[in-house]
Amino acid sequence: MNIDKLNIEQKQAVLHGNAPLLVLAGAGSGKTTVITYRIAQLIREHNVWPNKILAVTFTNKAAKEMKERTLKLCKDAQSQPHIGTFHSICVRILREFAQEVGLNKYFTIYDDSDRKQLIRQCLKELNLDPQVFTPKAIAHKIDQWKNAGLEPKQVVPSAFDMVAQKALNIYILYQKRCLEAKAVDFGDLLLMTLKLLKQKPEVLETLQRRWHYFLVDEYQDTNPVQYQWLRLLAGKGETLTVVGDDDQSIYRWRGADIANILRFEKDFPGASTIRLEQNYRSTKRILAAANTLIANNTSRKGKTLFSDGELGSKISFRLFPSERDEGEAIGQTIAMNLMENNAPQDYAILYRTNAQSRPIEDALRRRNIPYKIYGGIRFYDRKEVKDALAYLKLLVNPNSDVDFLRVVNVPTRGIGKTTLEKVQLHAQSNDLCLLDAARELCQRNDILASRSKQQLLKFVVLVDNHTLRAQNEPVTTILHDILTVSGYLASLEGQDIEKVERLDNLSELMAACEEFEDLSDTPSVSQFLEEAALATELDSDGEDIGHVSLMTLHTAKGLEFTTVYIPGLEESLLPHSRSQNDIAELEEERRLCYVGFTRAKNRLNLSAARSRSVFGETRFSEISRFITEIPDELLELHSPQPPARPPAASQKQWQDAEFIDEYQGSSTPETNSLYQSGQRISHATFGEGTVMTSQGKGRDEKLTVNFPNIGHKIIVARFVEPI
DNA sequence: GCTGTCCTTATTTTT
DNA sequence: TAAGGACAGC
Repeated sequence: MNIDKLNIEQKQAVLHGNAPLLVLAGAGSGKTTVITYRIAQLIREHNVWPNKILAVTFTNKAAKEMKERTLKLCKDAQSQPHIGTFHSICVRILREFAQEVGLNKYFTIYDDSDRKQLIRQCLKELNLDPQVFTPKAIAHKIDQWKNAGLEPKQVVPSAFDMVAQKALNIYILYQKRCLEAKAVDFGDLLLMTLKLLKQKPEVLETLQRRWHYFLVDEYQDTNPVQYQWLRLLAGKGETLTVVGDDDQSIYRWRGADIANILRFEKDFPGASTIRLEQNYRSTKRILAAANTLIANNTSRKGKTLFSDGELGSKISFRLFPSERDEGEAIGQTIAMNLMENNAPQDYAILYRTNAQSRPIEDALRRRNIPYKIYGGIRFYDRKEVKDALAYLKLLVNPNSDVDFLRVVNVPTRGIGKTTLEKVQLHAQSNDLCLLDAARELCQRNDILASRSKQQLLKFVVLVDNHTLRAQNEPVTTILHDILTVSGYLASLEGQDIEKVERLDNLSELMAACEEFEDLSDTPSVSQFLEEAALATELDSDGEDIGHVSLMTLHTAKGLEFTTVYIPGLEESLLPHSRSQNDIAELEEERRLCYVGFTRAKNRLNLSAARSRSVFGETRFSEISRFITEIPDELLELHSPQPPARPPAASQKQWQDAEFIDEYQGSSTPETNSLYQSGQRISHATFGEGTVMTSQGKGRDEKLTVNFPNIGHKIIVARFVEPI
């Protein structure tokens, strides 16, 4: 560990003594280095027992990286620090103290689709119309409450808000059903742990004795529950270090509260703040653009990134007639670059919404450019994988009704609606889980038809047999056997692509299972399920080679690429139309854009499309205000001559006829206009500026001009002078 | 129990 | 537009 390699601020952060510390770590400023060095410093220089240190991250990937890098620095230590995500640490705490909160240590973790299923059942039970109270909206509402730290009994809905009152009723029932099923959702993992710490002083004490030093990564993304959790554990924060970047807070909509980082010094008196502003990733021009962009936000601590590196090339901005042209152009330039022996993995295309990937994908595929889309359906969300896991979950936790319902008739074994209704009724009136209710009914002759009974019994026996074995035998064996004995694998035999694909995915699952067994010290079924429940796509690394990456701006946080494309810089997309009426949300969009800019090492290519089909209809948008916020001299505007803009009334018609004819397949500029984008002009009132677009011809020609410090103006061409 | 059809939904999704 | 899920009818 050579601390001399660090810059002054990094060193300060590493060496900081026992007082609350906020490290404002700009993008690419070596934040993980600081955290890991600080951990190593505590261990090696201050003789802190490694296992007295708790480091918390948001993603498995970050946790993994931190573990690896810490291990490298402290190979000889007798123990290792506790490093994990908020959720995984909470799972561990909850398993340890499960009975204190009405669970047992084998509780199940429900994912989003499990939750929706359960909500659907609750709606049925409460006789509520799922069209009025959509499971999605209810799930979101419940999430919001949980993120805010509110249990059902703490929610006080406004007397006038009928929807919230109904939602609360659902929340109450939902929570009851979760507890009966010995299941928790992601929100519960945090909230129940908090409740545990609040209500059981002896537990809090145990944990406070366990950990003395606390380090938190991505602090700007903490929600109120995580904040309270930290406060309880870390007390006055003498040994608390949080690292984060308020400018990269982009998860407000998931309950993250940027205020946590903004008021850190107030929350923890005596706190120091260290800014890491030296960037080791991007060129000076990219940083300058990012800096000026983010300076437009008001809710921030203030930070300006700088670099010792190259000036770099200008940031390119191109405007295209349609998203198809935009995609083609991106494909074209990447193809050209690849021909010059550049590597595909150096390129990333980052967009605001997943829907934008389509035309880009088409363009890449047409040119045989290898690409990978991140953030599609998670592997563990695939139907067949979820089915397989549901079997396992049922073996570990027979109370999990959602899992029972998921697989009781998969593959079909003749257990129909009527049978299930009887089982559910029996379960409800006798306060049993579905599996137990089914078992009971199978021992009686009065309720079930004999044929159904036979089938149901088969299922119960299948589960029971494997439940016993699951306690002693390897996960892989259990998984393989239950999929075989249940007939699941057999049901996927055949030629059609879908079946083959599903079978492939199950093979992959079994491979993942084996790998888990090889790596884990405690390879139990429940451990495997826990990893599966908390896993995300980005966690699996090693395959990030040989392809262009496509992902949303959100997904890109924390990554870096030599060349970055950000398409769709339009008002309505970035900033998104749903964020335009709220300053806080608009600022979050700007941060999102900032995150995108700062992913780029050498080249940043921005673009926009005049027209885009949204839900099947063509829509037109203006160029994003974020483009106007970038200083002119940093931008290189080389767009094909943009099309003349039609009178609003006939927009649709024009799009269909003239526009298509004139521009399809051709990027040759239309020459009747006097001005082209990129041209410098001067105006009597606004001074000098750069033409962004030109619309109309002759006396009617109108220009969109970007004036430094003034912004975007539409001006009749007759009133400007070229310079 | 399966199939076809209708209907819904479309911002972002660290766990 | 287009894809996926729910549900009705065979």
